[in-house]
Amino acid sequence: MLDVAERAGVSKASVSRFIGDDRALLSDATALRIEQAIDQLGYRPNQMARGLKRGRTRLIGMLVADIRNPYSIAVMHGVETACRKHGYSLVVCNTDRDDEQERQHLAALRAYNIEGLIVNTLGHHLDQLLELQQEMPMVLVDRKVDALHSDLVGLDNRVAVSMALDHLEQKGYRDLLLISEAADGTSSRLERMDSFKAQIERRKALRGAVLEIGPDLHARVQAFLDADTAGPKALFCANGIATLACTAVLRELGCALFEDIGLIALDDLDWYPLVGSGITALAQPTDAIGASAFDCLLQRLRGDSEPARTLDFLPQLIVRGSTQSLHK
Amino acid sequence: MLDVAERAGVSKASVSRFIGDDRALLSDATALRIEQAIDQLGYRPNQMARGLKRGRTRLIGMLVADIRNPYSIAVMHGVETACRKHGYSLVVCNTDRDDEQERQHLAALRAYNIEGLIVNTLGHHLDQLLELQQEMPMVLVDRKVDALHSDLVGLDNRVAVSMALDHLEQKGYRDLLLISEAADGTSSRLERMDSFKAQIERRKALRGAVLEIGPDLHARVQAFLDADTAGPKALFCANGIATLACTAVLRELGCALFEDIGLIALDDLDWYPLVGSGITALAQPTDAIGASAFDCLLQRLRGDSEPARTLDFLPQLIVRGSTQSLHK
DNA sequence: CTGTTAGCGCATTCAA
DNA sequence: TTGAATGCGCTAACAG
Repeated sequence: MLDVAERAGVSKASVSRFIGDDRALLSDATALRIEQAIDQLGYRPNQMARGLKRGRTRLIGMLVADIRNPYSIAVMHGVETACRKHGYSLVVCNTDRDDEQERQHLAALRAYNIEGLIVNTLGHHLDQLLELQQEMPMVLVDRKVDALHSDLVGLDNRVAVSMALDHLEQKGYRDLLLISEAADGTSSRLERMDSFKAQIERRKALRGAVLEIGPDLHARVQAFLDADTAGPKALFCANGIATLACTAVLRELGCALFEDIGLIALDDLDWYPLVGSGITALAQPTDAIGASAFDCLLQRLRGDSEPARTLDFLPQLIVRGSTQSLHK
Repeated sequence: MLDVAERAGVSKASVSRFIGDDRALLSDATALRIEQAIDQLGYRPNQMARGLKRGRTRLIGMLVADIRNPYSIAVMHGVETACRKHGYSLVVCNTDRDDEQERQHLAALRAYNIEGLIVNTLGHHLDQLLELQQEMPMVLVDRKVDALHSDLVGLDNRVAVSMALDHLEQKGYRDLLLISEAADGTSSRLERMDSFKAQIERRKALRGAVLEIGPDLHARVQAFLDADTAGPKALFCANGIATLACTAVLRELGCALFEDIGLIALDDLDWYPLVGSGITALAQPTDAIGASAFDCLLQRLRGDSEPARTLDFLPQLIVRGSTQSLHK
């Protein structure tokens, strides 16, 4: 910086003003000289030092529960795009579903003076999160954390379940099994399970049960298939992991995919068209969700202090073969 | 920090020593008092300030060409795990295969004073990369950049191709088609294509051609299937994207997966067992590759200045139905 | 073993 | 409109 100042024949302060948004305070002549000096020297301001001084690091943190879940990646991609567009950089921390790692990462993010935090984990370590919430805006993605009164952006799970049931019912399926990952407190999983149960209650044409993935998945699905019931059967997989596990089990059980049984999945993965006759899916608008999460943060950073908002997005139904077998 | 020092009745310097690795220089008594003060005040050292002073930010950067490629994610996971183990944090930058974004990200990474860089892109913007290479250690993953004389960690593509051809030949396939993404300069793609051509030359039992993915993929694959040849046909997909595209095309063409044609894939994705009779794959040890990339960086950071190394890992063959149809 | 001093690179008063 | 001085939170000499 000193080099630039000397070469431009000005003081460090002027260079600083040029770098920042105070360019209005500079005469055109000096601004030009500074610009040239910067170009010639290839000078880049040190963000660490800027952050240290101003408290603005232009860094956003994102805490992700499982980076190998395609949903997380997709959302992260949306967030990252939005960040770059506004001059922010994103620090992603993957907890691998491990509480201790969540703790470590939270500490690290604070140490690096991030300006805002996007959270997509279970939010154990409430104490740390609450402290962080005092210091910076925070937005929850997909998973609500009750004690955290932050903005929340995710899927309208009630509507999603409703769309799935409408579709299955219309296609002639009558006996349903919702497959979810273990209800470990993840709000979106709970909402999907609860909505499912509630709506099954109200829809007289349908029967339904809920099953969590576990070592007995194979046996339980087999039992479902063997059970004698009045109507055609279908699985409703609550996310990508569940879909992968169920499809594997169905293959092991020797099912013809998908003539013996219907299947609808929440989230749409790129390989769904390739399995059996293709897997019908409810796609989440992950890019929009990610971008929206960043926007929330940005508004808060700009001083918005409205009460916490909840942004619920709607899924899009993509019909493939796995819900068409009864119409052949 | 001053608060901590006062509460412990010592100077900031002692607190600093406690924070750093100089704990040996402190008496047990003061160390204890400092520790207590830190606990009571919930003090966290500011990494920005530490970085500013020491030049050690404990930050590693990673430039990824395509975050939606499962291979990249898997390697990134390995890197991140290794980072955390050694107290480093990882800043991931996704270029989305876009050169302009590569430029921006490179500038940002430098501004944040990262200590080392892991590169998994095409490495256009050589000038920037060369400058960065002067300032910090760098390691290339999967893709070589000729002008960059850095450590390189990736797959032994020659051996991988050889393993694939051995397997296909042994299973009775004779007419092969290698499908790759466009040869845009990505070294691993080129190596796979070149090895394939070279080895096909030498293996008299086999015939083979190379095809790059493009709008005409459908037609070209159809032509391959229709062509009259002496022996059973198989596709060799050079990565996950190619596998996805090819499988989709085969379905459109009405092939029975995989009785009409064999298939072997480089990289192993979680859905491969579910498609048709299952896709035979050569799995890359992505965790090891990621961890190894970080280790290279760490050694360089610790002063190792040996000439650049190349670490070639070996894939693991996972046999599924897509190469078994001839043995039914 | 511990405290004092002097910056790291920059943004912001306050004068000029 | 610009420059000089001060300090962000911390580490590294150097004394003691």
